Amino acid sequence: MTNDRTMIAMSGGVDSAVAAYLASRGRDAAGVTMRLCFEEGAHRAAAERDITDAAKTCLQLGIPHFVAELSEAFLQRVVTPFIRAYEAGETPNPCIDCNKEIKFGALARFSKEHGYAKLATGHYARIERDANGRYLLRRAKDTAKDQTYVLYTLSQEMLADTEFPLGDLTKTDVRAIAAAQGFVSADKGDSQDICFIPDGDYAAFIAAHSQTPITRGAFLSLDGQVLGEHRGLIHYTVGQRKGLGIALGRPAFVVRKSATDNSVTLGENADLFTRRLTVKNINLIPFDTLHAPTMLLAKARYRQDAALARVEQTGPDELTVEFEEPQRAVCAGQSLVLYDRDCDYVVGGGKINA
RNA sequence: UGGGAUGUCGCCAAGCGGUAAGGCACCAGACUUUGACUCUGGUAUUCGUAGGUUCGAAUCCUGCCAUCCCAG
Repeated sequence: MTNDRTMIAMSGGVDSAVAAYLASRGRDAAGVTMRLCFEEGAHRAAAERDITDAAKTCLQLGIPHFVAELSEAFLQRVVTPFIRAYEAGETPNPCIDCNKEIKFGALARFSKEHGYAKLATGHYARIERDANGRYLLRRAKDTAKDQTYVLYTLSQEMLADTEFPLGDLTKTDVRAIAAAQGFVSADKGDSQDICFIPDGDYAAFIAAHSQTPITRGAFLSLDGQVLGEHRGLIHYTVGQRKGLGIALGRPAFVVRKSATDNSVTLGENADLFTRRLTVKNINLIPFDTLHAPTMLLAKARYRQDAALARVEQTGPDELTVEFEEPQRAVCAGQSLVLYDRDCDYVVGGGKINA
């Protein structure tokens, strides 16, 4: 049943257009764009425009274009958990869930159902196989654009049927190809912010979709003094400084959030450092189990240099990580991603526990 | 009502006769397929108020207003 037919996930942006161009050359390929509109509004118009852009590019490439209606799945597997996590006082990363559940889950299944065994995307990352046939996830050649952090959840089965045509290209290369091919998306800016919250106001989005009302609460000092009133837990994340609206004479940072008493504890930058943490929902890539404590490089957030840490598997679905140097503002809900000592291959990762 | 103290940007706060520091907050950019952090830039023609002295005052003098504290 293995075949070489490939479906390319196209967002309507420049990266996936180039990925489609590269992956479709000399092969039986098709483009596919997900429709993730779970509600009406300005969002829908922009989404339809992106679908149209992707369709135009496919027309230009001479390949069919599909639209995968995944709105319901997206709402259930990504958006709702995102809201729930915030309500629980965590800081989720919806892109991680989306990749696992939607792009490499529901969309990959859509692709197979239509007879395309493989799914290609415009991610900056590389897939390789080791001597045992195990699939490995390797950082992109363009390390500045590397996206392996948001791909650590991919299973062996997912990696086996995935291609990343941009893995060996730089963003500059990609833009040059797009311009040379005259893709409609050639001069589109890089995507940013949460895709389902176009205006970037995630707090307003949560407030509008939450089952429970967003209530004001107390800003506390580390020793329990009430410093002021906060606008609701969802507006803050650990490490945050801006938008607190409170003047203490020196920079104040969110040190802790508690859904239990709806409080936000403030402190100084120095109060934000953590050395040890545990993660759940783990996925390991070069092997199924980490048999012995190992020194690896770890990132507790997307935009952060990987830091040396001792990693030990302390349960079927738990890793305990102890950094050599304490890390700033580690927050529950974000993902910890592990890399080998050369920071070249992804070893795995998991979600940070509270 | 006596006595004392203080009134400078949203908050804190320099200044003490020579033409408004700084910090926090806030705003705008940069960075960024999460939330943050970070970086860069911006923000008081005006110093409670009304007069006076002076070439010149937020800085000196006077009245008034406001707030706080101690008495009652």
